[in-house]
Amino acid sequence: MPSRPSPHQPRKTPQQQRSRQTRQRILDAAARVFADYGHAAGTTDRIAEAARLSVGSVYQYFPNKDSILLTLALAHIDESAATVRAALAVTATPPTLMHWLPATVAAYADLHTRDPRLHKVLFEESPRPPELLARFHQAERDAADTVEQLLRRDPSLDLPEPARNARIVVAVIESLVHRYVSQQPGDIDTRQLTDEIVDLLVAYLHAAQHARRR
Amino acid sequence: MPSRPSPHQPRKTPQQQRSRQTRQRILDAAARVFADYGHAAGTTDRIAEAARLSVGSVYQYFPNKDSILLTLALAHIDESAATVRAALAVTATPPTLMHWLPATVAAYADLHTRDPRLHKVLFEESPRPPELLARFHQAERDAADTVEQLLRRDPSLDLPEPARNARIVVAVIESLVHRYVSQQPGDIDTRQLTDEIVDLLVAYLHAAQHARRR
DNA sequence: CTATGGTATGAGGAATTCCTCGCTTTCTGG
DNA sequence: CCAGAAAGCGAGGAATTCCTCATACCATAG
Repeated sequence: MPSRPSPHQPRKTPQQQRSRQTRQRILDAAARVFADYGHAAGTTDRIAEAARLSVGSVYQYFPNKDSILLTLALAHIDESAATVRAALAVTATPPTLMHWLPATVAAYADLHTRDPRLHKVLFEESPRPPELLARFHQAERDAADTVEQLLRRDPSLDLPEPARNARIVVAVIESLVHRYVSQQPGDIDTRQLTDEIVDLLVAYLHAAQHARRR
Repeated sequence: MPSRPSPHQPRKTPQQQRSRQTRQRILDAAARVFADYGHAAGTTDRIAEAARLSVGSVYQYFPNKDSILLTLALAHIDESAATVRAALAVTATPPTLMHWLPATVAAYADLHTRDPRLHKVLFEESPRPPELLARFHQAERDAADTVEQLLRRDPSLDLPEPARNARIVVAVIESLVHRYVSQQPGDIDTRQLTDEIVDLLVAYLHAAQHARRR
């Protein structure tokens, strides 16, 4: 038997302009379909239909259903990371807590309240391949590193363990926003959520500062 | 056509002792299977096999696959609620924060680190029917009410909005433990997680107490 | 205009899965 | 011991889903 070319090999490089647009059409359609139907019922046929393509065409751009999910999820992580990086790029010297904390929390919360249903499908319902987890953890470490620098440079703060504190700050923001997103909307608004997280973290950081005196 | 008896009607009342054991065998098997295979690949055939029964027998006890999931999830919620209630049943007067907060957080964390994989399947991967959400929210409200009473009765605390603070305390515990559970294990241990959550909440509550003076 | 290869089609094969239903085995009260 | 009820069985129907492949369209370079 002659070795046939591996199936599941999506087109390597889109050649024509049309192809790039089609790829994006598929991703947009998939986002809608997954948000509306969930992971299991978000079938490739439905995605094709929503993109006004045939299933065959979808499989020219993605080797299988999971790769579509993965592409969407990675894009979301990258977008989040960029947003957070921007919010943490404080120019003020010194960078006081209030210069960056509320803005960062608000930005992160906004990003996640935009399409809660899709977010849930991408990061809870669906299996998370190692590649996705790696990218996610990397993004979190990057954010924690930046936060640590900001904490160190704040003269009104004198933290014994800024690295640890930074990790906790990131974890708290991430998990509380996450919790808010995965609940039914309408409980509290983003603004209130932001205020509560900020209050919590400010109290925590101020207390941590006196820790060694205890 | 004669009206045939509704299908999907599990046996109303187990008559024999054997039947009650069988039902429990199915639930135990399902817990293992779901933990090992996830929601989608946790098939009824596999559950039957794990319970050393035939599929037909499984369907004598549960009308469909989802009802097995629901039963497991409700049981978990009830168990959690009972554990939290017990931890919050402080007899000491006055009930200082340190009398109940660390124990409660530790109990809740322990409960969830016991079988993280199953927990994820039950509460993240699977669709959550309204009935489940209702029970969950009720449990949270009950916990928040009890916490509020404890906060009010603590003379070293003078909180302007104990109800709001209690809700936040519950939300923080819930979401941080949840986050810890849904991550790869081995990052930090339960003890450390507990300490961090307690530090965070103690700082928050002490700061909230002075809020009105600001 | 035509040849070449990029792009699109969609019926249907292969695999899975949920659940049913006619039947058998096991139990128990009289 | 026996009759009727409870419990258990498991092949297979019906429905879905992922993905392939033989075929056809279309854009552009020469």
